[in-house]
Formats: sequence, C-alpha cells, structure tokens
Amino acid sequence: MEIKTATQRLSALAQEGRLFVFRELVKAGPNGLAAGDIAKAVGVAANTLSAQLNILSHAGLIQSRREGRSIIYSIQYHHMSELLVYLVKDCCQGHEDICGPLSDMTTKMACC
Amino acid sequence: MEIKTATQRLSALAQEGRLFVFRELVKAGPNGLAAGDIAKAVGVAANTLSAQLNILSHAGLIQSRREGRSIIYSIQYHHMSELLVYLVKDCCQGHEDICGPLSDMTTKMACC
DNA sequence: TCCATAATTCAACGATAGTTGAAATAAATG
DNA sequence: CATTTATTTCAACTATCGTTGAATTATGGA
Repeated sequence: MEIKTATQRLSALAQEGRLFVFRELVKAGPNGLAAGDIAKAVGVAANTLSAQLNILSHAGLIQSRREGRSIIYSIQYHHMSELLVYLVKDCCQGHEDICGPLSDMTTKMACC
Repeated sequence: MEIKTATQRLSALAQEGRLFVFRELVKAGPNGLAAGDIAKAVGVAANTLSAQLNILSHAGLIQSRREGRSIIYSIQYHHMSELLVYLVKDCCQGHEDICGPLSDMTTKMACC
C-alpha cells in the first residue's frame, strides 16, 4: 500500500462527522445504509452528508449502489483492513519478541 | 474511547510526513529513535520534524524521554492499539457471521 | 565558563479543508 | 408528463493546517 493512499484514507477518517458516519456503516454491516437514513441518524444536512460520503468514497473506505431512489452506502472491508494492516506493518521485522505490546490487540480485534 | 480522541489520533496520522515518522517509529520498536536520527532518516528540517513529533505526541501516539542531549521518541502501543480497535468496534453486534469480511484481517495482523 | 550540539518555540505566510445555501440531477409515482 | 422525494453539485466564505526562518532553551565537553 502506498503512503499517499494511506494518508488519504486516514484523512477521510480524521474528522468527527466522517468518522461517525463511518462507524455507523461499520455497525450496519455489509448491507449498508441509505444516505437519507444516515442523515437522520447523524442529524446532519443532506448536502453536508453528501460531501462527507463523497470523501469516504473517494478514499475507498465505502462504496455505493443505487436501490430505487435511495443510494445505499456500505464499508469496503478489504480497503479498510488494508489500512489497519499498513499501520502495524514491519512492527517486528522478524524479531517476534520486539512487538509484544501489540500482541494483545489482535485478540481484542478478534470479535468474530 | 471518545470520538474526539479518535479523530485527534487519526488527524495526527493523516499527513504524509507524520505518517512516515510514525511508521519509522513502528519499525524501530520499543527502544525508539532520537529526534535527530529521525530527521536524518526522513530528510526534513529539525523544526518541521519537531512540530510533527509534537502533534503525534499530543495525540498520544508517541512518547518521549531524554537521554543525554538527545530526545528519544517511541510508539505508545497501548494508545495505538486502542485506536485500531475503535475502528472495528461493534462491527458485528453479536452476529458473528456479519463481519466475515474483516476476519482475515486479524490473521494478517498477527505478525508476532 | 564558553562553545557546540540537540531540539523546541514563535510568528507569519500560503494552502487546504468544512459548512452552508441555492440550484441541479435522478428516479418513482400519480 | 408533471410532481415529489432523494441526493448531489457548485460557489463562497471562514477556519484550520503545514512549513519556514529566526530566536530560544537545554545538555555535554573543552
């Protein structure tokens, strides 16, 4: 993964409104949520939300599909996971004992 | 974890220079690196690096200690892991089958 | 004590980001 | 085909960010 891609994705998440939307979509799971439903849940103007979704979308963190007159947004799990892996990559450089501090994280993340 | 804390940490990482520094420190491991050594490795002015380290530090992603006339920076693993966990939290809400897309991530992250 | 090295602080500048209101597009319904 | 609903686009404005140069603090050695 390129560092530019990583910063683009992190920037997309680095704002309260967008992070909140992102987490709503994480909670919603693979089925996703319609833009209008997100706007209601988050309590933000439609055009503001549209801009937020657009940024998350261009960063590759979410994707959209049309269903009737709604547009449904959902997480792009592969890209999300790519980003998280990027942040811990090379943390031990082959020396397994070096990054003990991170080892309990993987167990905490093993929610499924 | 509060959403404000999360956005602060993500903002700190959401810039190429700071992300590069952060990853150098991830590679360096718990012993960390002196500010001067980072500046040489990254090829950035001392004051620019200082500002970058300051932002990462205030975000809680790194910590510093003095050793002689050098100041050594290193990753705050606990806070780093807290952030990553926050991003995937509530991804399945008890339904184990929902977030299969994320399940292979934890294995990829199990570097140690 | 004086000097060199290591790193930070401060002010200022240009660049970029976030929100808002108004207008536009797209699809479904009568 | 006109209307309603859902969402996006555009332009404009303010606020915040990132880097730079100059000055400052802190430590170790001659």
